[in-house]
Amino acid sequence: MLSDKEQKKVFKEIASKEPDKYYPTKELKSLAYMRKHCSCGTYFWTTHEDRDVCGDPACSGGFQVVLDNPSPIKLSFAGVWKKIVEVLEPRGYKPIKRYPCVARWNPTSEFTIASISAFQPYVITGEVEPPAKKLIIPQFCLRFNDIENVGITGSHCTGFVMIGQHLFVPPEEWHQGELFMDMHDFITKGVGLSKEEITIHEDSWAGGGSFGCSLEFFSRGVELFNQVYTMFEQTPEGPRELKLKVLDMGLGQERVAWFSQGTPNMYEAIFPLVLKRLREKTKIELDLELYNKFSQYSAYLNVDEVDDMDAAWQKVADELNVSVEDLREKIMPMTGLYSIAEHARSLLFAINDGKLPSNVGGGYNLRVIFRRAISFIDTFNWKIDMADVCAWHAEELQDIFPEVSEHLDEIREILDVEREKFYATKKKAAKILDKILKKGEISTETLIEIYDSNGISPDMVKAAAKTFNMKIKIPDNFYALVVERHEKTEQIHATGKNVDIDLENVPETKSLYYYDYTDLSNTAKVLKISNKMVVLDQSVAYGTSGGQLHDIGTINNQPFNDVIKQGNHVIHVLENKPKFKEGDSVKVELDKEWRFQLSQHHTATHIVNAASQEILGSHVNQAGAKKTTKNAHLDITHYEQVPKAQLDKIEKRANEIVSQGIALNLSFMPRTEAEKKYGMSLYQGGAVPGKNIRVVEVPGVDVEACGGTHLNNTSETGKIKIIKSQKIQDGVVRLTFTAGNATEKISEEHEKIIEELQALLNVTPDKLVGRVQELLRKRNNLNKALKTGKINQEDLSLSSDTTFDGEVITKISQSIKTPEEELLLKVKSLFSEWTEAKKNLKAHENLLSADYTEDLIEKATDFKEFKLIVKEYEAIPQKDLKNLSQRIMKKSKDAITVFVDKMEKGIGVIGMLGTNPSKELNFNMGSFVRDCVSNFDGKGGGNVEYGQGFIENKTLNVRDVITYINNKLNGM
RNA sequence: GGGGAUGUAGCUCAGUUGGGAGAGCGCUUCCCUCGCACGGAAGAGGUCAGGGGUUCAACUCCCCUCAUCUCCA
Repeated sequence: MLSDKEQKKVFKEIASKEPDKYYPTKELKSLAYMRKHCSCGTYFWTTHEDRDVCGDPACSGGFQVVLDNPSPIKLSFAGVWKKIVEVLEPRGYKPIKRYPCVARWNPTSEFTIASISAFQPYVITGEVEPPAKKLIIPQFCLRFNDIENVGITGSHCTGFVMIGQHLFVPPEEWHQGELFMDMHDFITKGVGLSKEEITIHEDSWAGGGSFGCSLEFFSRGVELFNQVYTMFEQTPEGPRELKLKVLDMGLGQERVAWFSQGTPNMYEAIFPLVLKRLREKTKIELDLELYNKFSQYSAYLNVDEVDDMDAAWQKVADELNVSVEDLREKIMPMTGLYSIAEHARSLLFAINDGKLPSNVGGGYNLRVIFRRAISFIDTFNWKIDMADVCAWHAEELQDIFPEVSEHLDEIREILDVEREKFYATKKKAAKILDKILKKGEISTETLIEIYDSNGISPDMVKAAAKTFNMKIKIPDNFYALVVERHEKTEQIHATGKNVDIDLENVPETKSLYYYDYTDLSNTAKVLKISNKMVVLDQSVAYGTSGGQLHDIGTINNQPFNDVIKQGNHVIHVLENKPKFKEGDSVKVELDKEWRFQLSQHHTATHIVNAASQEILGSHVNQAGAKKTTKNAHLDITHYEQVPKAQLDKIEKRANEIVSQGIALNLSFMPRTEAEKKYGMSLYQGGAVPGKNIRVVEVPGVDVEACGGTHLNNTSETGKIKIIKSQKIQDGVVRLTFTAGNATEKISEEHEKIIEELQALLNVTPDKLVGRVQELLRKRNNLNKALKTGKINQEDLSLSSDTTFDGEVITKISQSIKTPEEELLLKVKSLFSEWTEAKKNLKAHENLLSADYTEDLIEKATDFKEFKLIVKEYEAIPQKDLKNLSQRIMKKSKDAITVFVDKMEKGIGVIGMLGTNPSKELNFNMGSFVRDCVSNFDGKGGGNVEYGQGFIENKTLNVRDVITYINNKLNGM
């Protein structure tokens, strides 16, 4: 089979050979268009006898929209949509509301990138009925591949409205000529463009296995729209006519508005109100004359097509007869304003439709454009608040998109948080730069690393280096090197489990759990057995999917521990090989408790989701979820860690919903109807395939398309408890919670822990928090006392009476920085460390006293001109002897110590030099100790001043070691 | 979805092939001064994010977890 690209090329040739068969040539000719062949290879249609190049900017030398406006009718941005409705609605096109630009229903794409995206993939494949067979839609789309061009070229946007003209019909209802004429009439009669201004290219299109031909409408070097007639699909036997033919016409609302008004650039045409306010705020004089000239050449500054940006600016400056500096100085503020306005609009739609700025995923694009806008604001020192700009857009769009005004307060809050993050990062970056620049040269390696891990771009390094009077070399292929680095580290990961079972020709399993989760058994016919895997004609068992764990149970009393869903087949995995045969009639029975717990967790997930939206705001959407028997977690989109007080509110609200005892509605309905009735927020759990979708409704609370097992009434959920909240990535918070029995189990476990702690620390539960904190403090104090020798008697007993009212376990877990699962072990080990320290302090009381150290120094023997202390100890922790040595060194700079310690497993040797001997003697304590212990097959080492070693030998006599050491010392 | 970096005193951060936990600012006390600022001296303050492993010895090496930042698709 051919790739899409190859298919497109092949088909373009085929279609060009027989234009009458594939293009609406009859209509074109009747309108007096003539077919021509451009030197670039493309066939095109024009009314000009003498025209010999097609309208592509590359062939005709840039675009010239603003020279003399070709259109006699002035259409505002909103006016374009109104006009197309005016022209096409009477011809049977149904205007429909835009879809969100965050494509929750689409498993293949995060954002809506074209009007047709609204209907991908299920309308195109015929699984889903379109809202109308023949429709027009003003679809806001997001594309982030041209960010750097925004504001510069005058025609690039990250967010734009693609007006779609779409048709989804069987071949007999397909009239290509009509479709062409509808758009031709719109552009000539509606927009007022004369035929002489129009050039139409023949082209083709292929994607996702289908393909067709297309006509592109150009005027003055600008592509106005592209009408794609998708009529064929690729098969192994060759092209075949589609059962459902699809018209995909996408028209840039911005472009048409621009073209119609003839403004110097697109931005002036689409949000004049916002630009007016921005100019009032910034007092930027718009040099329209310069921009007029500039914009004609701005296409030369397209970063995608230009290798040497500086040369491109020079070229433009030459054309305008000004210096590059002048040009930049005047143009850059304007491009800044345009970028700010444009990015604010994209942010408004994206956040409104449920995406948050983040460091991963599509949210990263939002972060990038927000930061780009803020950088412009900072560069020019403007007093502009992005949230204000968003609000102005909402006002300007009120007429056609009133919904974007609905959450302005939330958007402001989100942008505030995002701005603070940006400045924090910037501050940090400045500090890091300062540090490494002070060090001197910066290697390419460092350059890449600080970019990759701190977001410090080479440009920032360059700018900062100026203040140090340094020049930084940045390799030309810098970004390629970054990519290379990523390629090196990326690894291939194993895919999900693949079940080895052939299901060809096995009928699908009918699932029986959809209406009542308390149905726990059914009889069925065995369709297929493969090893321990069994497929039945129908089953109540739920296979792992949609984040919910599978059921367990028995078939004919033979237990199964796993259920896998593959397509619409349900595969039961038995513990042992089944004793029944294919074709047998069997009985399925499920584990009741297991099923109930999962259902409780699943319904609880919907409830917590709804409660979170209520408490935190409408920007909250589900970003993922998982339900097991132990607990469930729900990932929600939110811009910061959820504070404890908010968590409490969510929990409280969730339990309110439970206690209200709301009956759930579980039903199947056509996707189209469900979407119409409940909107796109249905797809909280992600895209769902199929013509009919299951809708789980908690009336008045939550509606989701969901295939999981659910309770009949919220009251069956039992108590919901949020046990943990963590930010798993920027913009996504994971709430972990339990419901029903799982909650009970958690409380029981907590109680058990509390009981044990009570016994250990000998206090009532309300004082546990205080006691544990005291324990940690005193354990630390005692460890220190072992070093310094200064003992505070208070640290030898626990006496805290501080009471705490609240979640004891959570609080303790926080205050000793230990996860709840490890809490008991941790407290126990703290306690035993504290007790151990107490014991050591007592046992070595004399060792720790100042008198003792002084005594040792006094009794030291002379070694060269220093004081040598060789001493034997028994069962003293190495650390304590090291501490003792240190205390001696503090007292006497002339001291040299060698301690030999008889321990359970063997003999330890610890030696230390005071400052004087370490300076004046040619003596390395590390090597000395190593030599000593290795003589007895031990191991050790150290540095000049300190040595430590160990001889693992239970029978060795300490005297032997000491004698050896003394001999060695005497020989020096 | 895939990577990278960071986490050490209240704050900002050092910490060399693993071998006595440091600096600056801040804090306390004292000296100087009529008082303040400055200056001088002394001192307090650390579960080296948490857990596990390797080792005679881990802030340092390995693994896991948590938190923060960041790049790419």
